[in-house]
Amino acid sequence: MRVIKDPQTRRREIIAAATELFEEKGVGKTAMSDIARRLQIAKGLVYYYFDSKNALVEAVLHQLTQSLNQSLSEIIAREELGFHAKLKAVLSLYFHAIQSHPALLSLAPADPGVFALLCDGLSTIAFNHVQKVIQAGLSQGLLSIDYPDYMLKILIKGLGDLYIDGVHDASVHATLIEQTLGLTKDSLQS
Amino acid sequence: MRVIKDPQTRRREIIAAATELFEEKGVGKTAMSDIARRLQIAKGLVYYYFDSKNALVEAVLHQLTQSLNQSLSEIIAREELGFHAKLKAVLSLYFHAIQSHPALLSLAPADPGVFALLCDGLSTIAFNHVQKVIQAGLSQGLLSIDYPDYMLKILIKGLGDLYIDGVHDASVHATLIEQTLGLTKDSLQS
Amino acid sequence: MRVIKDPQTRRREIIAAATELFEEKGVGKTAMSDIARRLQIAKGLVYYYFDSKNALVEAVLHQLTQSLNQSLSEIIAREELGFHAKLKAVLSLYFHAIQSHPALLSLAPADPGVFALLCDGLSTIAFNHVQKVIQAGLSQGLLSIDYPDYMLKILIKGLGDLYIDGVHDASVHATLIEQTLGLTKDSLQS
Amino acid sequence: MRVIKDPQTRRREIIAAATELFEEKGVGKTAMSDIARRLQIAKGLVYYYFDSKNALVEAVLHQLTQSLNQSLSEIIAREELGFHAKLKAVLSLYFHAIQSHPALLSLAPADPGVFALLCDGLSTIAFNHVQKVIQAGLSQGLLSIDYPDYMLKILIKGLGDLYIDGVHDASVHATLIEQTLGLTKDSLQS
DNA sequence: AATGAATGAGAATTCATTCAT
DNA sequence: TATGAATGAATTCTCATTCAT
Repeated sequence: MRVIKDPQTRRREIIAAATELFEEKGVGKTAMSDIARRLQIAKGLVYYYFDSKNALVEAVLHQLTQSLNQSLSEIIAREELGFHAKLKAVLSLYFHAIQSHPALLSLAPADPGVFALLCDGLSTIAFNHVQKVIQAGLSQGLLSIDYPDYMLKILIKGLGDLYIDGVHDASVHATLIEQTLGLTKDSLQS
Repeated sequence: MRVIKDPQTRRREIIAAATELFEEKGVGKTAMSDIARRLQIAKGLVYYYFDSKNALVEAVLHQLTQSLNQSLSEIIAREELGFHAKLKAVLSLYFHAIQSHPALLSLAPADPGVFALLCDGLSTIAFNHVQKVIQAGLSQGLLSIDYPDYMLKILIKGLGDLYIDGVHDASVHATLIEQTLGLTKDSLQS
Repeated sequence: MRVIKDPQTRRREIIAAATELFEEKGVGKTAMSDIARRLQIAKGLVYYYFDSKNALVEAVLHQLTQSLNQSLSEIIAREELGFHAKLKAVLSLYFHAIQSHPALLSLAPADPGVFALLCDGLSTIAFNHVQKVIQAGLSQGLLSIDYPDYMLKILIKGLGDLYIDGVHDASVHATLIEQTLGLTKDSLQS
Repeated sequence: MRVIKDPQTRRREIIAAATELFEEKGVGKTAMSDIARRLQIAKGLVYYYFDSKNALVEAVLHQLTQSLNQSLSEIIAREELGFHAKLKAVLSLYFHAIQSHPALLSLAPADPGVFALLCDGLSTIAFNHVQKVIQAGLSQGLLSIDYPDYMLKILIKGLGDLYIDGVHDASVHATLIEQTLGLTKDSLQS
């Protein structure tokens, strides 16, 4: 019964199982023993890798945000993409990330500070990356709005929620983004 | 030690104390005994008024949403207000409501269904009321956007979050609303 | 809402409601408030008539046993009935009493001593009365068994349980009684 | 303070302690914490082995009935024993089992279904085994009664109660059994 | 005689965490 | 690195009982 694995692998497995369960039942309703049971390991082993439940929650959130961060950075770095292409790529990745973990967005952990981590995690990361794209667009005169940063924040939060609500039509999306950021009509339609 | 109060009053007191504590520590971390202790009453009395913790949570959420609903209805009913005035009044009330209970918005109860109550409560209520105003505006040709309902949802969620983040400048707000809904520039500036 | 009744009547009502509920859910699972609710009276009123739940349980049991006692006494007193007729009448009344309150027989109260009251109540009462009949029968040479008292006890408990199990055929019953008490075959067949 | 034991052992210990306490105070009056206290273990450990109080009650009853079942099967299997010997052995074992746990017979658990387990456990088990013996006796013409199954049930329940009441004289017993099952006089006297 | 709000002790159950192996 | 038995504090909920009105 005793299976010994590479510590790194085991750690990742635990984070993955925890993520699943947190999404299925919420952080509060997920017991450490649930996580152990799903992995067929002893409860004690979870504590070997994570000092406390809270530490595990944080690891889960950190991993979620960092994986988005990484993907976005990669897109930003692709020099062959123009303003509109980058904007679309970055936003769509963000929405996809949100959509993959809707439960985490609606089920907050016991510890208030931890929920902030996810919000300030996902959307701040998205904001930071999109902001770079936007600034490029501004300098090229492609946007004509006041308070572009605020509008961007509105867009990220608001459109994210629409996404979760089931509005997935890419063309509708494009229109909404164009209108919010004051882009030329149809400039995002592919 | 035994203080007897009018049931209505007592009920309200319990809801009020629960609301406070839920905001302070989150629903999950608030024990029924915490509520009793704050009111200096016996734990059993809380159960005398509410069958379960969940029932109490629901009562709290119901009271929050209904109080917003009421206020918004009153504004909508005021015939002396024009499109722009109503729009500003309704949105500002909604933002104010959100801001009063930020903790409740970020700390979901154990039962996922209950969280829906709050979301579908506050923002759906806001949406419904603002929608009426918007439709009036549309028929007067005051808005020029595609998918006004979606844009409205984006606005409500997104601007709400900005509010919580500390952006309270009314003039900035007005501009953001104008841009999102495609209103004439400065039409909301008072 | 406040209905004032004759104390005697009220007392009986409470005992009756308690009996019903004890049979439906068992003594342990029946709360004082259940009894009050069924009668549409305040919980306090139940305590006005009975000092404690235990006192009420005892009153219920006492009433059940005394009502059987009374009925049996009446039969015993009827001089026009012969040995066989009395035996049949007395036993059938006892079985009927048992059958009316099966739940009480299988659901014991919280207080151990109280259950004894019912057993020692119903079956002892039955035993005492039937014993008189038996003794008359013995002196007339109608029974031919050793340890008639023991056989009677066996009969009362054992046949009672058969009754509860659903064996109600009077003729089968008669045969079983004849065999147990060593009566002439068919002497109880009517 | 932390004593680690073989799970099997611990499980048995808990069942044993529970059985004792159930007999001493009744199932309803025995709290899970009482059981833990008697064993000097944490309450949680009882729940580690049994999902709920009900599960523990069932385990206790199951263990009681199964232990009787086993003993009776062993007797039935002994081919060297004749009809009378088997009958005596089986019944006496049953009476002994009843007598060992009188409290359990008079104190039913909260869940009515569980009480059935004990009744339908002990006496049905006894019935089933004795029935086999009886059938053998019938085919050898050793019994001369109508409805032997019913008479057997009466005997099992009724004589069981006499036992509990303190009638332990084996010779009296034998006579009562002879009379109830219509055996030849003194055929059971050893 | 009647009400029902209020009490408080205790019950079952859950779970994060520890630790001997 | 891994196990899982053991702990104990916290939590929800129940209910017999009291008492001011």
